Amino acid sequence: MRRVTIRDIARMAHVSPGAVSLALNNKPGVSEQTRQRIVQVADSIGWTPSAAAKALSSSRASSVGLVLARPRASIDEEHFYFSFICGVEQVLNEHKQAFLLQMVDDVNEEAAVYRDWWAERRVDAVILVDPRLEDPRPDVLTALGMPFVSVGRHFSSGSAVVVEDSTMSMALDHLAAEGYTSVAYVCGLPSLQHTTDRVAAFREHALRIGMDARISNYTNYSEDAGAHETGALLQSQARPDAIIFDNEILTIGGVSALTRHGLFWPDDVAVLSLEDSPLCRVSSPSITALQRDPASLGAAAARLLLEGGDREVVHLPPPELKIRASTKRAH
Amino acid sequence: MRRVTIRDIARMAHVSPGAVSLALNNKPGVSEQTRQRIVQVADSIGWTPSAAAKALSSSRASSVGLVLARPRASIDEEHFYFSFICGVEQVLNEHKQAFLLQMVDDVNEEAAVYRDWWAERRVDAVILVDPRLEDPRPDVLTALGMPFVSVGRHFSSGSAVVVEDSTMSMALDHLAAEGYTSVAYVCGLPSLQHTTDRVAAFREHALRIGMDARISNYTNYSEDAGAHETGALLQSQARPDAIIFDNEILTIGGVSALTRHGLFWPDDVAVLSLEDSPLCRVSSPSITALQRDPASLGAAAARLLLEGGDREVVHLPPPELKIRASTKRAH
DNA sequence: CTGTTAGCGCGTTCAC
DNA sequence: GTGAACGCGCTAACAG
Repeated sequence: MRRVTIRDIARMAHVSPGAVSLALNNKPGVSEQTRQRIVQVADSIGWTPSAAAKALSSSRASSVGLVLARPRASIDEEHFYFSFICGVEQVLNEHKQAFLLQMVDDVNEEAAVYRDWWAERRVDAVILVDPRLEDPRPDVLTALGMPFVSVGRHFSSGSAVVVEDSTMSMALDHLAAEGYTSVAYVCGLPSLQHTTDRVAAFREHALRIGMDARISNYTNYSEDAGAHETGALLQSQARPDAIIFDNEILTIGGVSALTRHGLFWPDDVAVLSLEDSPLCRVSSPSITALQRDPASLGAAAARLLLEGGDREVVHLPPPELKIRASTKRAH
Repeated sequence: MRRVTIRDIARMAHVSPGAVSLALNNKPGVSEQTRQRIVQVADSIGWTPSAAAKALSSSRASSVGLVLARPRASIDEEHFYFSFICGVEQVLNEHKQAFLLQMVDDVNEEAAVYRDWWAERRVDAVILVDPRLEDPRPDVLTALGMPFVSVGRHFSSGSAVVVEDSTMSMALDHLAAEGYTSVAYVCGLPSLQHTTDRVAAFREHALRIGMDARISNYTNYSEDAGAHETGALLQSQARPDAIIFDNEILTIGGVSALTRHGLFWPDDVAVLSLEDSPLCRVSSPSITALQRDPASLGAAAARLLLEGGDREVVHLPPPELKIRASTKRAH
């Protein structure tokens, strides 16, 4: 059975195809009466415009893309992405935009996907996540003329959603207030902007408030790496009395290392996760964690993309530190 | 700057647009020499076909869709979906198919999305998840003529990926072997096929092996529901000595209820989760769980969709029961 | 103001 | 190998 087209409607309503187009898009050029009749007919046969034809004639795909550039196994573990996607998707729905998702191994492939998407006119814009230190992507997008919103950093082009990041000072202040004096930070990938930002903030603020500070080797966010770095910290001459983990998986690796070493939190070592999760809540003792809201972040990015200006920056309030048992030592 | 089209290439290679199309698609009708020249030119200017035009002329969108029909907050919590998506996406990538994702509140909206997608020619096929008892979706898809693969159940139309589900017997046999005699099952939504399947399997097998069996009220998979149902079980006259939870979130609610009641696992009550997670692994005592592989499931579904036949059924091996401390009582 | 006609966008295909 | 028409909706130019 053939597709129902504008021509069919035109025939049924005894007008020309052009008139149907005008009527259905609420554009002037047809009388109210005719418009009604046309809309009536269109509804009765359940007509919906072909996205392909629309995209072709209007050069708009009515869809937004997101590319995640990380090894798949590690993407899978990052629940952050999924929440983020849920937020993005919700706003796109409201605007009747489709959502394209693709996963690739690194930023170069990511840039290649952008090129393809743009050449194929598959998307109208993209959301850029995981800003990098030397980030090739904004330039690629700018060269293509492809609109984008970046998340976590404002590049010299495009719009951006950034979060006030007082994370590190909040965490360190809290630990200091609880009487901890020597803190270590198990961090993530050095290629990611947010890692170097946090490492710098960690160093600086610890120095400012007079805490002993140590930073682990960079990790790839795997559980093994978390366990390994934690083990190294525990065996060092001056063992820290508090450890901050960059995300949920590192925290998991870390606490299992603690358990293996026969250490307990918060009494032997305080544990603080920079990403909250059910695990942090129900672990016993429960684990103090930074409660970000990835879905809101995604929603804000999508909203900025669809409703915002050209080079606009949206600031989101800082996340909340959920203080739990793991950082409350009996004084 | 204008898009580069086939006409441009034709002009540059001194042939007609039709010849370019034939050449670039490796179809007969042009000499090898000409083909080479055309491909050469196309590469040199970095030409990529417009997906819109291709979709319009070929009636193929080169993309596959997935709709998740659940309240967003609850989707967000189900890590299963994200892993599943990772698997799907990987296979789609290999086949150069785009991936469209949409989330809606219920199956009716889901059916509406299918209608729209099909009318708009946005996707060539979809993957159907969460089979329901009275499921309107297969009929809708069949009426539309939209190809699909369903996951978890083979409907009277479409292809399907199903998993050998010996889950319940495995779980119950294990508990019985460990000496537990009275087991309860905290289950999910009654509208989902897999809930009723599991409930039936639970009842049957418990009867067969002579275990006391009890089933909770249906839950919506929320943590609160898990805690509430667990509380109810614990306060009943004949307290079960083992509880099976349908997924990760229910397990979390359940163990927090246990803790609140001052009960310990496995000594007071055995705990078994039908979905594995980092939490199950690092919880102490660790929790016995069914280790499914959502990514493989997604990959299998995508593969069947793209490479499989018309009404084909693929069977996947049963998941593994990871036996941990939570079901090993000191005898 | 109401409506029609022609032609575009871009790749594909079929008759010649 | 070519030219022309097609798929489907949009829109500029035009006629009543």
